[in-house]
Amino acid sequence: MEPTSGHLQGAISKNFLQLSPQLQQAARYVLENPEDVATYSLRQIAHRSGLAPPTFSRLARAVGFHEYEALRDVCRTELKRNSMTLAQRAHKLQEGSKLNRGARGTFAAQHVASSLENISELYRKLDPEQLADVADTLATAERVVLLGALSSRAVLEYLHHMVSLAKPDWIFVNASTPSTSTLLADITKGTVVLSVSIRPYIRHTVQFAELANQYGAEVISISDDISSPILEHSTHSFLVPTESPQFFPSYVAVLTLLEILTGMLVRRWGEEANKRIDRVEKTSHAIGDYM
Amino acid sequence: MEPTSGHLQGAISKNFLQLSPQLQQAARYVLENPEDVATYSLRQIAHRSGLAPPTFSRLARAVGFHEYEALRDVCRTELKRNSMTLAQRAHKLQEGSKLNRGARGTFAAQHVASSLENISELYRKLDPEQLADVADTLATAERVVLLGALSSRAVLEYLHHMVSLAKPDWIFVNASTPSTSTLLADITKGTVVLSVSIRPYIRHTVQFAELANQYGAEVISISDDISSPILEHSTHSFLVPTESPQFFPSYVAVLTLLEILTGMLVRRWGEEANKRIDRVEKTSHAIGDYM
DNA sequence: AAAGAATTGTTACATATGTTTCAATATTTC
DNA sequence: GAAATATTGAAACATATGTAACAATTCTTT
Repeated sequence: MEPTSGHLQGAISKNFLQLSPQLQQAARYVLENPEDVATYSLRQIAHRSGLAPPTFSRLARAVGFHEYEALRDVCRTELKRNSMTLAQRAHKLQEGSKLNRGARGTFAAQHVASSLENISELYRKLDPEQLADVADTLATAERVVLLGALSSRAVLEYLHHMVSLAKPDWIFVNASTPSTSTLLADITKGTVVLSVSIRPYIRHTVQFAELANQYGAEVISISDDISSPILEHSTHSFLVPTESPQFFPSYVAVLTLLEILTGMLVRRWGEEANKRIDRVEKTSHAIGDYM
Repeated sequence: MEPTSGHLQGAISKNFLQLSPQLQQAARYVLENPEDVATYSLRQIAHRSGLAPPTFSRLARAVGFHEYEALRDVCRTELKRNSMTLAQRAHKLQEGSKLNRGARGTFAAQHVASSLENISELYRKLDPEQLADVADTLATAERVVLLGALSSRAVLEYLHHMVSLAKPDWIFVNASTPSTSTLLADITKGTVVLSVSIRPYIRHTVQFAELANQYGAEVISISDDISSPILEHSTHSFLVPTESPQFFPSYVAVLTLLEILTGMLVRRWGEEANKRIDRVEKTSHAIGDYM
């Protein structure tokens, strides 16, 4: 017997054997598809399960609920609870830190908590299809331009360094580089712009994205809010949570996403990339850069 | 108008700025409460959000859906996907080794999982006393040198940028800078070296730390293992987990620690730092760098 | 300042929803 | 084997739901 899933499993399995055949079938369906029960109407559930609508009304009563809506509510909360498991850990940590000894350690704990939450939420909202699309696009692009300023520039340099182990010909653009206009001239349909734009939004970054988009380049942007001005010039976009107890936004989730992208790119490039990485590593060792 | 990609944020964020105020509010609510949208009826959503029912009908159309139900369907599938992947994650933790070639999205899930683990472990092993000591040291140092190469250099540049908002006179050292020897000559007892050295360990970084240490500077290092060669030349050190399913170590925990340090420094510098940050922000706004 | 357009809330309405009623069927009991 | 009872699905019902139509309002444009 499974101890989990609180009210649902308990309420139903307790009376299960006393239920009539049809009600048992309905009960099975509810237990096996709580997400559907939570999100679809009774009649649609009836349709999907091949049972008559009143059966579910009767089931709810039979297992002790006042009405079907009450049973549905249990499914709702269960669904929410499950999808919150990761974030919960973060919340617990934050609450725990408040009870801890005074001010010492609280600071770190809060930041750690919000970092965990940011990464969890990044993952929750991440669309695997879109991610795969973007990785494909980047992997096969004939030219990639990295676009970002200030802090964003630093994390893009991080990405650039790692990717350049596998693919040496990526281009990096500092937002305030004087050669920007030169670079823009070369931007065509084969170009892909990967940009990071986190509040405060830098005008130059957005303008570059706008122009690149007009010139037919694909613009993939990583930003922190739906109101970010770069989104309307983007062909793909990721919204990454940057919540932080400090005065500045936290980039940990951004970095996580970039690391994921890097991994996907290397996998897409396959053996050739791996060989190059090996060669770089061995050369560095031979030269004595590494210890 | 583009064909709705099936993804929530993609569909909404692209048109967000074109939406009217009320529709923006509705869009925010949908993005922030997709579980509720999936499980409750339109009218109840309207009630909870304090908006008029037709607003959500209109929102759906405005972002490219044929009807509200289509938008709701996207929320449903997103919700299902989340509870699914969490179950997968749980299974993976149990099975452990047979994770190759899983479903789509597994790649991101693994990296996210290891990132969460890394940050949690960073926090578990973090000694608040030592952290406070280091923050004190850095905050009162008459000169700070940032030391790191390759990827480590990039994350230090990130730190450098943020700290320089508050304190403009921090020095940044690229490990392969030709002026290294000049810099070394200036290193005295008042100097503090903050270094990041993650596998593969760069010889130059370690050598610089060794010399700096001999010259009487404090050396604070962030590294990933007790076998790291930089540790024996360090006065303080943090060991940060960098586990990752990719071919490279993950820097998310390193970044988290640096962000924590930044926050502590700014707090220690107090009002003066805050004022400078304000001034920088306002100037940038006035110049028109920001949007 | 006036006219026009866009936005927003209210009302109205056709449809979908959850439940009750009731007849038909299956099951039990004597 | 028949009467009594329980179970089941179809139809009926009152209510809730999503959206169109309209009116009131705000925002632009001239």
